Amino acid sequence: MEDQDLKRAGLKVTISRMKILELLENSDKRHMSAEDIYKALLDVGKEIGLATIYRVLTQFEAAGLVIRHHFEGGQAVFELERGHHHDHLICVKCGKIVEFVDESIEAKQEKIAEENGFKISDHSLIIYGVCSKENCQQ
Amino acid sequence: MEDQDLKRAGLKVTISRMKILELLENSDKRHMSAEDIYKALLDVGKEIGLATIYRVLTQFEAAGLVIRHHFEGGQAVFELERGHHHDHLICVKCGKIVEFVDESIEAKQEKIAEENGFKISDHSLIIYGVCSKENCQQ
DNA sequence: ATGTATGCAAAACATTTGCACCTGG
DNA sequence: CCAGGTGCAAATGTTTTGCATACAT
Repeated sequence: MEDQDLKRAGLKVTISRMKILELLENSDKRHMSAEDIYKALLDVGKEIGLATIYRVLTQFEAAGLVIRHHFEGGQAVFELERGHHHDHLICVKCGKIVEFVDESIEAKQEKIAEENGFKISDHSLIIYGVCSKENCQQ
Repeated sequence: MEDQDLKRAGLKVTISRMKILELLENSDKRHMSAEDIYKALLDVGKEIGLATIYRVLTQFEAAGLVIRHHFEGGQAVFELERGHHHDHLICVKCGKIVEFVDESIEAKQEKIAEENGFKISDHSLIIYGVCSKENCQQ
């Protein structure tokens, strides 16, 4: 299955790419930094160089397999492209990330861009806050 | 006037801080990176070390005098806090930045956060696109 | 005077790249 | 076999820090 995605993207099916793609598909953390991935693979006994991870992620991004986000905190995080655009709600205390979609906001953005003569190529809406104690794992 | 802002923020009134604050207030570019500021000051014959600029901007941010944005492109950009929250529309071709406010989006965000048990501390909405040729200065 | 600011150079990060070696098809 | 992938170390670009010196009050 994963190898099909890779071939379709014009990428050779290598161990590194398979492992990284698998991890992104199966990890319960849907948003991972290059280093998160590096460590997670180490834990599973697969050491893949950080440089390779960055290279692979960059290729995946170009191929539309993953999305790169620049949340606060220096490191970029990557998430699997599942075909459903969504925005993010991030807990600044525990790091919890909730995905959401709101059609009225999407529509409004389109309208605002149009009013200003812009043709939207992309957008990023991130709401930072503190989640309710019950769920806040820290 | 500027020195009042500095004093109020508990910061000593120094040449560097005054010059940086003045620049942010008078520059037609409302969003500047540390390096933009460094160069702009050089042009006016004021050489202030980059390290100092970063330190000053960080203090200004802590004092609520400026806002730090992490737009795409590696460098953080800073803009003067003018008391009016707004979001950004950025041209990926020429870098033009348009500020906008939309109450319905603001309200919707509040609602979404609430529905998910989050207390909003901040949010960032950036729309990337291409502006109309007439205005696109590149 | 004295606590703070600044400049400089070095450190710290995240990310990218050059190059020799390895591997998938 | 051979184009393309990988590891490692070194380079990059941005931001931060340590320390000796300079400055504001």
